[in-house]
Amino acid sequence: MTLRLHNTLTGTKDVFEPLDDSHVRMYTCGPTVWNFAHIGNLRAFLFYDLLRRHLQVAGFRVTHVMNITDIDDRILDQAMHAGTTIAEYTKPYAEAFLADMKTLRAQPAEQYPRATEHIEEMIRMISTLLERGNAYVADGDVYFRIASFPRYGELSHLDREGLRAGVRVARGGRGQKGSARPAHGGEAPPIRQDRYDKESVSDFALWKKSQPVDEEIGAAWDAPFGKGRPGWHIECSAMSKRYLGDTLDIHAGGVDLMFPHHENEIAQSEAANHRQFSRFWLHSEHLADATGEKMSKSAGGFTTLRDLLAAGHDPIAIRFFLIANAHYRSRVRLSDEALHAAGEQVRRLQDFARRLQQPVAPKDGGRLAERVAEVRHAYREALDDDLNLPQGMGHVFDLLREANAALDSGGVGEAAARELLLLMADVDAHVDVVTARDMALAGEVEQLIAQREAARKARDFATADRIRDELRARGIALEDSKEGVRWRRIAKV
RNA sequence: GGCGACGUAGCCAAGUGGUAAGGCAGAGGUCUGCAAAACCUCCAUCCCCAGUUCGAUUCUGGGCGUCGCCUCCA
Repeated sequence: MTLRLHNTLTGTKDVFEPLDDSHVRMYTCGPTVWNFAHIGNLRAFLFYDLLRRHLQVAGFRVTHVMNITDIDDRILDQAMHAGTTIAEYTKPYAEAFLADMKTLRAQPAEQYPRATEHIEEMIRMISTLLERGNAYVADGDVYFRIASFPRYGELSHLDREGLRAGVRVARGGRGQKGSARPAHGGEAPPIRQDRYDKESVSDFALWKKSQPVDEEIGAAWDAPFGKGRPGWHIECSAMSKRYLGDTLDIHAGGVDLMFPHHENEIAQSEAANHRQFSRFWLHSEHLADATGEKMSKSAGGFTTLRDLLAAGHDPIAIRFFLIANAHYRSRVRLSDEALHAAGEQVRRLQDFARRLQQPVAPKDGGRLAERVAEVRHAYREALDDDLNLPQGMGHVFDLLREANAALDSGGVGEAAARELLLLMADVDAHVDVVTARDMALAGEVEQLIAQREAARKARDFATADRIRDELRARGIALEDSKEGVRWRRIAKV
């Protein structure tokens, strides 16, 4: 089977092979911890999770590095405002990010390097760029000289002439976005402007000269070119080199990072290392809010994982929605209805897996085992085709219906059951929601079920229904079936 | 203004040059003490117009609409 991934660099789905036979080096852009991650951020992070999981399924060993940006203009402004250091200010948000990832069952990356812990590496790279003439100092700041890197713009296919025109042109007819109010953390901080004493307006900062306050909040470092702090882009170039070497197999991020962030990373890294920076570039699409517009941390209201959990959504359903509802390269809109649908799909998967635990029929009826093998193959092919999990799940649910029907009529024997369990394991290797639930049976629940069964046998349905209602009020639903009583957790009414 | 993406049933969504997966919601039914679950049945001609083709939702052109990027952004 051949894995194909959509490579922004070429604009096509390319066959993926790592540089080393079986080892994939992957760098993904992580959060800037100036606030809680919102669901749109988390969509991108779960896309990375899906990617790394499928690379593993495809037989590769994966070294995955995801940065945590703990220095940035917004962080500086917020820390200053709060009268604390950037380290103190970012700590809870960095912790919240890791906690959110755990809640959403993302496999941890091998490394989560923080920008402030890799200043030395950044200084070294900036020094190299200065030596080579790819960077210059202007009034204590250091800028990358885009004119020294002719390939600039190749990733995002932006016209250099257009860029040189410089200023962002007002978009016709669209409303002002900046007026919306953030749902968390008060007003979005004002953005510091780069000073424009650079050779070209599109040159970007590698290093920014300290201002007096920067030292007070722990955001100033000594460097050969003057005391200051790193620009935004250099951290990824420096940290990916430190942990993964000069050439990455995969670099991923949200589409909004394509330009300028990734373009700038390429310029820095390739100018400094004289090697291709990343062989594959993968970009995930945005999550839109209820109005259909991109959810954005600084532009307007946004929804955090905490908000959704507080509203009663199951983290497992949220995970499933974010990775399986739509393909990673298509826009998706957050809605209660879609979240509920995802929850129902998860429930179906879990219920089905549960049924498989029960004793099977003496022998298979029909050609179910064959069908399951077909579906396993189709599922794998969908994932190999640029991680098309939504399509893969379509095949799976199709089969679920057939298999449930076979189960109803006692037509699932050992061979089919074994194959079905393999399929569920295939699926769970990506979605990781099937066996995710808390399987621990409270003894008390079991006892109540036994009492109810006794009452039912005695045809005392009033008592039986009372017990069932009590459990339901506690968030446990009972289902009577031929194989006995099943129970599952549901949302409390 | 430049570059780009998208527009598939009430909602979400996959997809193909040969008459459209899957999920949610809804309707009817089987099963059941009742209920739930499961299963069965029903529910779209793919934004509009023109063209290419034996045949287009899928290709080309135009239009309308929505959205993204153009140095805060996953």
